[in-house]
Amino acid sequence: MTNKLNSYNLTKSEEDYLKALFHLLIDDSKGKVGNNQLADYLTVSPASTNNMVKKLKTKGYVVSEKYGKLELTDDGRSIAVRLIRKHRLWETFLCKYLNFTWDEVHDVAEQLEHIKSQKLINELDRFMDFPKKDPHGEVIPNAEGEYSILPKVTLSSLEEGSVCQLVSVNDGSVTFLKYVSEIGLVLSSQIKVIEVREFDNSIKIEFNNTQETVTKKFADNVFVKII
Amino acid sequence: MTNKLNSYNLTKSEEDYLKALFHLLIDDSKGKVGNNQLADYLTVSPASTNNMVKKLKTKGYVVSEKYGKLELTDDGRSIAVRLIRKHRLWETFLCKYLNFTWDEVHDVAEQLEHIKSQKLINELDRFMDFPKKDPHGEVIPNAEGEYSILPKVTLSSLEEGSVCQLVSVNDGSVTFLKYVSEIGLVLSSQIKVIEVREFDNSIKIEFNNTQETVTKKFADNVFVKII
DNA sequence: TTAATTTGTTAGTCATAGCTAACTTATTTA
DNA sequence: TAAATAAGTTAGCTATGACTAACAAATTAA
Repeated sequence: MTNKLNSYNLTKSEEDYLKALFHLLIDDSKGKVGNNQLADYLTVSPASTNNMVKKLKTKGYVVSEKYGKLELTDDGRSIAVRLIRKHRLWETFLCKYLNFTWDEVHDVAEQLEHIKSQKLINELDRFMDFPKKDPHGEVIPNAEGEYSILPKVTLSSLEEGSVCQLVSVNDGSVTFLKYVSEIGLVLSSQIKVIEVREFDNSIKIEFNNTQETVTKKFADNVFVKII
Repeated sequence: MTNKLNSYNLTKSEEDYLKALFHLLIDDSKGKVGNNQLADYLTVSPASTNNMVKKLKTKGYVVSEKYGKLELTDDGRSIAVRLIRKHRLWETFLCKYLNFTWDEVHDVAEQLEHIKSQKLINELDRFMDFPKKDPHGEVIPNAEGEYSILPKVTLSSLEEGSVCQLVSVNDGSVTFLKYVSEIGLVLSSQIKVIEVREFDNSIKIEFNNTQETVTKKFADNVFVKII
């Protein structure tokens, strides 16, 4: 690991690309993350992505062969994890101290994660007494950049009759998060899968003594622990 | 006042120029703030400033005649005051909750003031119980953008024998702020002017039962209240 | 295995916001 | 008041990071 990490001279855009690539590499564990996929994730043209990837390669954060899959170097990964740490700590702060709701935090945290100050983020961490998880249930990487990636079980993968506990939710979409709160689900909610309908993969679930039918798309974004 | 203020579509640079111009218009109450003066303040070329001023004029935030002095419109002033409010609230937060020192806060607050979220700043204000002054003793504008500009008395303007209390310090220079802390001055420190040396305008002051000689340049940046 | 489609790349354009160099207008001051 | 200096402006350049359009390579399907 070089000392590039301390100099912190990346632009907001460069940081965004590295973080996006990191998320894609984790989620799509199928092996390959390509240029257009990254472009899509960032809602940016493939040409822009191609340019930026080229730049990040010369800077030593990304590795790829021409027409090949994209990968992160240790440095690149380290920067991404630090960004995720910042993002999740800010989200935690906004929810716990500034009355933000689940669905409001993301956009603001997206801005705050680019603030450059080691002291700021470590003091914020200390101020909140070193929280382990963010408001969406995601693990917060520590100051050393250690990031335990827990294997994720989606609600959609369960069989009829399973009982589980809500561990975390995908924080990518505001409308999704609003929906989750509206029907009354919170972290640690106990959920029972009543019925899986083969026709459209929708699922009838029960929690808080109420029943609700959700789509597969919804259940794909809800992560649970079987109990 | 238009509703431009709520749309908040200014770039970081545009915001920086408006804030800088606002500060210059207050400090240099001699009447005229010019293009080069603004360039100097922002350590940017006069050409860049000229471009930006042109842009801010078409956007309705700045008024000036060709080769004439620069002025802010109500909208321009309002944006500047909101930035100052954000800057000072963040500084207060950093000092009171995150163990930042006087001289460390400025750079980070300079970044944080550009975060776009009305809720964020108003909740931060509430969280800190609506502080009236920032760590350097400067007044924090309220949510309505009301900003009481107190007339400033510099330590350098006092006569021999005067006794005063430190009200605020100029927060523009890190080295200056470090110097102030190092010799032991804090807000509310009681200071007596022992001697004003005509030769180089240096001043011998007494506080906390110690004596210290400071330059005029130093005393120009220390604001006091005569008691 | 050829054709169609998807994916990746390149070239050239645009806006923002900086710069230098050259020039014009204003203001001093000799 | 004329020359010197300061202040303001313009033209033209640079880098970043978007974009579209055109093209090349790789993959999939017929």
